[in-house]
Amino acid sequence: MDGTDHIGRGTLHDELVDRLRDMIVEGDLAPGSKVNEQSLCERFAVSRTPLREALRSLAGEGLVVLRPRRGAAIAEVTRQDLEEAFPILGALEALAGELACQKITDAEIDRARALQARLVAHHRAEDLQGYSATNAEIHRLIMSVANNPTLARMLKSLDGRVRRARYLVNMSGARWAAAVAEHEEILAALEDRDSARLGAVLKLHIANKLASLCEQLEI
Amino acid sequence: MDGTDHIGRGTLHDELVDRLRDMIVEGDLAPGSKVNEQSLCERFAVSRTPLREALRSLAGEGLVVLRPRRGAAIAEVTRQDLEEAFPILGALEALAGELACQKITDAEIDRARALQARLVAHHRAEDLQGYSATNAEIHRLIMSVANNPTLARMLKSLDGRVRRARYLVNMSGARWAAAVAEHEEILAALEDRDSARLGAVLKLHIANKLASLCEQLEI
DNA sequence: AATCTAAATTCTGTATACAGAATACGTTGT
DNA sequence: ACAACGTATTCTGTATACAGAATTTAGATT
Repeated sequence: MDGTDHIGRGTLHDELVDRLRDMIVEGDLAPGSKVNEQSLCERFAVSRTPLREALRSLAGEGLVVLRPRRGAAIAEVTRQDLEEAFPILGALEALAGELACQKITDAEIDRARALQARLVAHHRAEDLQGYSATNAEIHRLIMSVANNPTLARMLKSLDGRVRRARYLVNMSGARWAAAVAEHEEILAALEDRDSARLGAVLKLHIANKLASLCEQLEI
Repeated sequence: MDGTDHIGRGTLHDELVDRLRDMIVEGDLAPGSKVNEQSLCERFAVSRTPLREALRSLAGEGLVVLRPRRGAAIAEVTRQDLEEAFPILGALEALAGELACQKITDAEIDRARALQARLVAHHRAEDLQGYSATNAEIHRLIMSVANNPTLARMLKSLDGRVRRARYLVNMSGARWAAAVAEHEEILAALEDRDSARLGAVLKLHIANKLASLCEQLEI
């Protein structure tokens, strides 16, 4: 141990991108704060070259803002950003759902049912942690059935920006119950392989999330 | 003049991204070909640092593939890529259309009408160049009315990847006529501020583009 | 005290240097 | 002739060096 957060596997660039993204999403690097290249270099025991490349990558994901000749800053989470991102998230999730409907197998529907059961159980037990994990797994299942890596990549990038906001607030009880109900509908649409309905439900699901989030953030 | 393609304005990185993107989209850098950092550095009279940062940015846009320890290559234009990208493009353009419907002013509808008239005129005159320019302007108008910069950025990045394919083939006469007809419908939906219809038409418009493209590319 | 200006410091953008991995090449043995 | 191996070369990833822009600090002026 030498006090620094030394980095090992793969290329420094890739490792840095992952680490920094986590730090940003989890609020470790505060929105709006200026990035001091040198102190981050010391923190990770790394030179400026890979760090700067990592900042560029994160700028591509919208987590970092780069102003020429005046350095990098952590992107703010503004209401405007969220209002821009959520409809896109809705449209893309809806697309994923529609694609998934066309391709889903009976076995995968069974798996979706099992996940939904777990989701309900977590809600009953008021286990938010478990709920979130299962929720993420359901969305991952849909993405993997949709089988569109490009779509998956874009969703992941958008999701990073939004997760940051979700990290700040917990769901209200009412919102949680509603979310579970929406997930029942999502499952039903999947079982019927009803693209249009699934798309609509997912869009609504996301829109509701935004509303609840903005309310809680008071922005 | 010193034989090199020397670079001036702004930061080298930004300039390089723009130049390289154009070169890739226009086929100047062949899909699948390995990128030789050194020769590109000489070409632009630039050191490796900004060039490598530019390659990273383009990798984020999906135009370049970066394999650790074995360098960069220009991304291929595969049928699979196109089939992944087009539904996303469709969903996003549809979203842009729906947003635009909710916000468009009478003056902007007039402008759309004028552009549509020019589109038809270009088609009559068989002026593909002019047609393409006007076509792009219509899509830009919709994007600007939709007023969602995040969406605009994502569409631009996706569009770069697709434009490359379009660059390779010209529209067939039949497809061209159909495209003009679809644009009539787009205008009509805009005039009625009918979100659902505009979304549907745009989705179809994009889907047809893909079909025609794949057919012509024989992939 | 407040404002303006100028020197000093910090920070960014770019170039260059260097070590180790990947690749190309030639040699040897069969 | 061909395969396997070892060497030489090229190329990538990272560190460091340096010039000029931006920012801060200190001092001068009103």
